[in-house]
Amino acid sequence: MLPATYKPKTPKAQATRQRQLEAAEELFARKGYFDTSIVDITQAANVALGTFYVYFPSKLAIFQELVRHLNHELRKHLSQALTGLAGRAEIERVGFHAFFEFVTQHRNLYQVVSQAELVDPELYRWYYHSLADSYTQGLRAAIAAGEVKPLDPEALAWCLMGMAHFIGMRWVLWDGRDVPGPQFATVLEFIQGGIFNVRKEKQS
Amino acid sequence: MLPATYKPKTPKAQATRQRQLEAAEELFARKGYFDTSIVDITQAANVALGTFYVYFPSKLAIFQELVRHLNHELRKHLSQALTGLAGRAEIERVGFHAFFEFVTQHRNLYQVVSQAELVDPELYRWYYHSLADSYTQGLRAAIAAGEVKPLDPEALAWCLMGMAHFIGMRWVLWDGRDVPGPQFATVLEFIQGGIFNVRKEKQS
DNA sequence: CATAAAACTGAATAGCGATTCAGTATTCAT
DNA sequence: ATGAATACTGAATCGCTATTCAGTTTTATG
Repeated sequence: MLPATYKPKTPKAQATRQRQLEAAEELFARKGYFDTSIVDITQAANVALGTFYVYFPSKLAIFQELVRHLNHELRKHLSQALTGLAGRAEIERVGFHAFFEFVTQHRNLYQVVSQAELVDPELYRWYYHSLADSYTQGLRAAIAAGEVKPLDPEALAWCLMGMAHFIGMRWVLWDGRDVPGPQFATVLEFIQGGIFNVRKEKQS
Repeated sequence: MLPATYKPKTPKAQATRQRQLEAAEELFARKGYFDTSIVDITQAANVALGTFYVYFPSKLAIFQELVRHLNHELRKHLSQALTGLAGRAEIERVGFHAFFEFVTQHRNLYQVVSQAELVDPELYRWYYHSLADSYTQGLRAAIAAGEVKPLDPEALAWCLMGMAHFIGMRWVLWDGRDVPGPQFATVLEFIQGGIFNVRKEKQS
């Protein structure tokens, strides 16, 4: 196994570990991975330098844990938002909304993930491939059901992830607000016309 | 003005400067900005350490020059590919093709740009905003002409850039090949249905 | 050639920062 | 209490690297 990050055996230790994760998340987001030192992290977490290595084998390890954690949280958030939904159109609409909501609520973590492209490229690829795989499966089923046009589901998944990422980056991360109504509506219209088969009219 | 990068006064000096730019491009792409030292760059360019500072005021400066250069080259490549084209649909089709072609031919440079997100966030934003502005203008005109649905042109521009980036990343950068035919066709179909107004049938 | 401008050199500076480790403090079970 | 387990400490190590600078070499010109 990897020199796995250690498992605290006490609530107190658990809290100490958690404080360092939170400090790292905030610092990595604000100053970037390479401009954040272990000392920065331990000071922000109110522990001594050496304590860091009680819980994490390396600077890279705490970074990786944050990325894996975000991946897990995002999947959870999305699957919770989507349970019980029927049509693929509804899934896309609610899914995009849930995604932007998630980015808004986890701005810091989301900024940490983007840094993986440079900090740990393999982890970055894993992050997106893992999301793309789920997405592709859902789309493939929707194509089989005749809801979605018979296009390549994997390419569609990456298109949709790219849209979501860029829109979230532009408005949520950079402008620091929710995706404004007109822009969000535009995204949905784009998707609606772009991937779905034409069905019974419902125009107003 | 910025401590602008110096202007060589001799063909020989020009070549020395160029060699360092090329070495930096290759090293940044392969090992990343932070794992590449000035010594690495000068050795790869066959010059002494001190020579670096004859031409560039800092490590960040050579990085920024590469990013600005790529931005310029990409715009040139696209505008050349698009001159003379009439319909917006054709522009998108040819534009996406030209973009993927460009990424294929400038893999290294393109990977350098992504690193700007962490190395120089402001430059990263400038890079995409500058592209988005042009894109938005073109779409706005196409909307005014009734070619494109009356959606928010800026949101459309960022959606399209996101798609292009993610498809290029997934197939060209990561798989190291051209975007395969079916995936490329899927992207075009997505765009076709998603942003264009319906016109005369032409189904096979 | 002579000599000044332009290129180039690489040792020295200066400082940072990830990781280690030998030890101290705290907690808990008995 | 007390000894063992757990948690915590921070000075010291070790290596690395951006940048400077006092000079040497090359080139261009007349």
